[in-house]
Amino acid sequence: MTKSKPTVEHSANALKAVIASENRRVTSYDVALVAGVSQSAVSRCFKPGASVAPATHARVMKAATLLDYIPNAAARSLITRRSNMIALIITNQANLYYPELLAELSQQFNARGKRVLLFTLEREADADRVLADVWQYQVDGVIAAARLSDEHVAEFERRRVPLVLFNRTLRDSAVNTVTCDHLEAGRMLATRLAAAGHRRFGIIAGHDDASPANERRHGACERIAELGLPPPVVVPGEYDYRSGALGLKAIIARLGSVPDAIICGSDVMALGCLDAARHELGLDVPGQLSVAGFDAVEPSNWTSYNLTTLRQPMPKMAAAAADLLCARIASHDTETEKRVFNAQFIEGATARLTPVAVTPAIPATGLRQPVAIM
Amino acid sequence: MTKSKPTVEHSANALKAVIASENRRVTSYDVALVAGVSQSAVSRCFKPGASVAPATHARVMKAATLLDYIPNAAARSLITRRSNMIALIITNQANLYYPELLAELSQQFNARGKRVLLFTLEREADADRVLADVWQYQVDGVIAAARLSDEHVAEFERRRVPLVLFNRTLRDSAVNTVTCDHLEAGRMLATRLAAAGHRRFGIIAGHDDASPANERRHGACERIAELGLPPPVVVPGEYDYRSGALGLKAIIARLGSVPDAIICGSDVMALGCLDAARHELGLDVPGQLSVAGFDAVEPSNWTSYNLTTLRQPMPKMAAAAADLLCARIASHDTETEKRVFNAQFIEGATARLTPVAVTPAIPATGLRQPVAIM
DNA sequence: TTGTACGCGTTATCAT
DNA sequence: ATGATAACGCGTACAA
Repeated sequence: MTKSKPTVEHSANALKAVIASENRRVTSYDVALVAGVSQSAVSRCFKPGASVAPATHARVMKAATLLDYIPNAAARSLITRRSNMIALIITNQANLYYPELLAELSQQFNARGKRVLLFTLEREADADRVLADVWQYQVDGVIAAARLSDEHVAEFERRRVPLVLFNRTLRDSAVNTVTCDHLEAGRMLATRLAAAGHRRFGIIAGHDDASPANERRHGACERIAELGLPPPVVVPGEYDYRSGALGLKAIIARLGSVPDAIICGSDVMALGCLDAARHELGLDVPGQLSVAGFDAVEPSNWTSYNLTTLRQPMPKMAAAAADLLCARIASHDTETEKRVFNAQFIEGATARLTPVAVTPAIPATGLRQPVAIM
Repeated sequence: MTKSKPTVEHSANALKAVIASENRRVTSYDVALVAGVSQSAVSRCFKPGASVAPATHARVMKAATLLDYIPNAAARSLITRRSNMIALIITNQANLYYPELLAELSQQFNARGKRVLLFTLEREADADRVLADVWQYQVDGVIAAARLSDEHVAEFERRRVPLVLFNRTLRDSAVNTVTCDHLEAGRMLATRLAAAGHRRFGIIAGHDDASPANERRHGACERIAELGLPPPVVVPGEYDYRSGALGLKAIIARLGSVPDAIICGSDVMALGCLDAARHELGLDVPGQLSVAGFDAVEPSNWTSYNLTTLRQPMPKMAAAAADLLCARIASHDTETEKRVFNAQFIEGATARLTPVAVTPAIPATGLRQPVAIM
């Protein structure tokens, strides 16, 4: 007998056919029809913590499953004024050199029930273009790992969209930021290198004034000046591998000789500098020249390099950024907060970190282990 | 006199104050009020190609600017059934090792007027969890650079959401894919190495059967067998740097000696293998051992490595994926298409690619330039 | 606990 | 070219 009594399954299938023929979506109203309840009851079943009888809940869920019903986030956000989306604005630079940043942020937000709408900037100047899109999509908040102007920040305030800057600061603006203390990191590196007896420094910096690479440079220069050492030779870089080799040669040309140490604004430049020093110029690193970077990107830890560098606590910073943004979204207040993390020194083996022994008995090179002087 | 005649600016500011006090958003209705037109007129002004008188358009736009009005994408998508968002599902693996993929795809979609909703998978098994979110957000289509099951693909069909798999294939399923011919790439590499006289091969593969790394392995094994060479020693890898060193040692242990060449399923493993061979085992590469990888990641091109590898045409593949998905979205049809690209061989310097000369006059090592043998 | 009725902000249709 | 009106699919007072 195929003519059995009409079950929920039958009516659901019949309705599905109708819906398909009408070329429309399955709605909560359809589910209500199949479950024999009102549309609002269906709505409540999908709202965590709503009061609904267990039996009703079961019937509704069964109908929803049969119909492949999923609530429509667009309709929901229209009424709740919450899209549960955040925008992540990131430069291609940042994405290429810190791929784990994106992964961490994405994980952190997903864990907090927020989806990530991604905007990548080919150049920092593209911010205008993407911001217009950001407003359209009614995101609950924005993480910007890109340079924004004061005007941009002002627009966030006008539109009351919470903003957290990641590894970017803006002077004279009250804005949420999560950063690593790049200035201090630069100082720390200069201190360590100076303590080991380096006197003539070269620095390969960035070209963008507000970038971490340039804050590190400022820190290093500041400290070098404090210590009464000769001012370092500073050349700009583009953050890429090639800039390391070009920077090294430019520094040597300007100085007329090989400096004691080269501080690079990023690891990738440091690795380029290192390879050029060793394989193009035949220099012994760290015997004749110390090279240090920043970021502790993955290749810096590889056997061929083992770079002296400083690591940013990316996972913690990503978590902090997510926390901060979600807190601002939840509280609706306009308070701002700055969370600053410290970089961790990675010794590596491309910078000499102990003073060269002055007794002629010990050769200047081949200094494999720390020499106890005393 | 501060009591001047009421201008558009005045009424706009007054309305803005009201809106702020009511804590609601600026709507097209507000703009209509200020501009002295109907709400529909405002809507038309924001729709490209709609018929609206120039004067009206100007008045509306002025009012919109004064009020900081931006159309609400959620409300629009509700009625148009187009969210103009696509979901990008990507494993952390893929993101970490091919950061340019994300950047390329993001650029490509933004250029086509689509926003990218990002979902990263810690493990491939997390697909279930994120798909539920994907349906909620009514994305127009999905790019998946992750492993999906047949059931997952079936759900895309049921929900009529266009899907494009990126560098993943699914047997027995009609699904849009954009891939690189990894099998052929594996074969090509084996051919080149065999032509140079390599006989004993080791392969560091992947652990996931459907991954590019394993397709490459299949291709290489297939070709090695065709050439009548001894079957290669195959060990699994985790795609990371460490797997390269571990794989190398495992292969040597299994073989009882150093093979002629090691083919790695990915560059990062190849670089790990290379460093271990040179710095841990003191082997001459490519003198005693050839090492080759796949992908041409950035570090593989650095001076310290100069890895023999194969490059996927990522920008073209990303553009193809975007094209394919947008075409499926626009046409509404359920046709499927597979677009396959070819990898490009990068000679590098970690694999010997010419036969070793047999005449004793020419030393086996120090073979700097191709030797003309005739 | 459940149902009714309304509104979120837009686009689409239709008449003018 | 323009305006009135009806959806789109949902959450939420409020009443029952």
